[in-house]
Amino acid sequence: MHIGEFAKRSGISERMLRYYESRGVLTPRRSDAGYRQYSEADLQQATLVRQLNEAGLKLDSVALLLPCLVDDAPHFDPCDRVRATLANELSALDQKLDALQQSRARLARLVDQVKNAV
Amino acid sequence: MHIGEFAKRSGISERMLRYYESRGVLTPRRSDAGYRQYSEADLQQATLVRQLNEAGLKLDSVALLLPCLVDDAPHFDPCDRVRATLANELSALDQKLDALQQSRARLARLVDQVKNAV
DNA sequence: ATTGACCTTAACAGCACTGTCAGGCCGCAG
DNA sequence: CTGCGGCCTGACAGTGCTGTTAAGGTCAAT
Repeated sequence: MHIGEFAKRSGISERMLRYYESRGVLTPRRSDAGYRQYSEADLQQATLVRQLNEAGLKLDSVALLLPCLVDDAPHFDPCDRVRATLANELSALDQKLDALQQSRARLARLVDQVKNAV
Repeated sequence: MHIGEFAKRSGISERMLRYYESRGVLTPRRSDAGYRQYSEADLQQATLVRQLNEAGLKLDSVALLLPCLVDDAPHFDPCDRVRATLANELSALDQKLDALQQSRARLARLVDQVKNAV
């Protein structure tokens, strides 16, 4: 499918799809005329990319991890190469998770206070 | 204390402290000469701001919430005013938390695979 | 062949954040 | 009073992401 339909189905703007491609995290085939041709597999990958990105991973990191995540039987050559990166991302993720949970708790408590005060 | 010492003690760069001030999330007193004079209370507040910000809240949102978080006995007038904002931030936070946890699990699983493959 | 919807790239623009640097003021030590 | 270190503001830079717009090619249908 072309980018317009794909954007609707994935919920990702055309702008961001092109950006994803420029960052090497989603590279659809091209028609003879140069039109991007997205597949069903691209749909899953796009969603995965979006989720990882929204979770705080930069697209560069996503690009590194992607080869390890797409295959059902992962090949570890590239994974091994980026293991350090991976570990860093993971601990950064944990840290962010902690901060996020603390903030969440704080805000939730605040919401409760507001509600009870009414 | 002046900004240099405060930066060291808080672990926040002078640049970011000035930025915080420009965004209205940390407003130290000024000496006659215009020097920023940070207090111990500012230290707590700066840490709070940093935590909330690192957790994904924009400084605008932090600025809105701050009046509700600083006092021991919160006054609800401003809180009431920003309750909708608060709720939105909270659900956004939950969403982010979910994404983050999913990513974390995915990455952790990946790390395990890599480790076991060696 | 023309039209209109859809696609292409390239560029400008903006936000949020962060570093750095320049030009200048302040304040204390010598 | 001179110097030096610290502070001030303002501006430029750069990254990551995102929207918008301009100029132009493609395609299906009329």
